[in-house]
Amino acid sequence: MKLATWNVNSLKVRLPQVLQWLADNPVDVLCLQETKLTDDKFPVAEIEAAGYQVAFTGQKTYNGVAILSKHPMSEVVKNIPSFEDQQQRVIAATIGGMRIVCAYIPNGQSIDSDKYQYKLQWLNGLHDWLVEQGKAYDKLALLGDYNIAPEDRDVHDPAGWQGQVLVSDPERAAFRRLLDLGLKDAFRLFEQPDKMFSWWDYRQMAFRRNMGLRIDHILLSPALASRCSSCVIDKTPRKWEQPSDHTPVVATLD
DNA sequence: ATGGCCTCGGTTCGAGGA
Repeated sequence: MKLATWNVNSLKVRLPQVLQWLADNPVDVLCLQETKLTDDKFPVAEIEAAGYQVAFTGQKTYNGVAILSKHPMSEVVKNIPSFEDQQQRVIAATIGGMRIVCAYIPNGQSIDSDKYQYKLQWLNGLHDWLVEQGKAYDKLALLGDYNIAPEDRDVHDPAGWQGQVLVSDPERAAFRRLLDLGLKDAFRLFEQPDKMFSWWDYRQMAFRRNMGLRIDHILLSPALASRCSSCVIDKTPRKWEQPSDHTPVVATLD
């Protein structure tokens, strides 16, 4: 069983790459963020033709999330039920007994921004909801773009980024609160090479210089973490023409 | 040099992303 997450930065632009990546990597579940499509524009037929069922919730221009699955999905929930939010950032589904939560956590823009306060409130709402989800579902996976680099080793230049949005202490504390629920960062269950990132700025030839951050994560409840045999970042699509600035993360469960 | 690039909406520039 393979679970993956990928912020595609516009599914309209990236649909051919998503289909190509799935052809090369036929994962069981793929969570997408930043689809940037209203639901009437979602490419259901193309995804179903590739052998995937799909659940999605989107809006114009910004945000938007989807779960693609080779297996039947049930109990689909859009947004965090207990957190009022106009932005389409969460979709959840039950697949093969696993509760899959796909999240596009707010960016925050800068620490003096209203968007930063929204990000922290949003993370609090997510936490409180996951407490309940964890009670209801033993096998819980939270996949997505967290917009948080959990530790300095997840940052290409920790000194240069210190205190900024994506690495600030309150954001990292919010991430640790998710771990305190018992969730495990799948990537860190294993020995990994240094300087492994999931996002690189489009500017400054950042990808070529590996000036990136690890901000896309797969968190697993203990019942799933114990079955996890690998977690890898697949840099391949970041090398393609007209790439997303993020690249997929894939966890394998035995 | 406090930008650089990409996407979108909607018009040729501004907002947002990270």
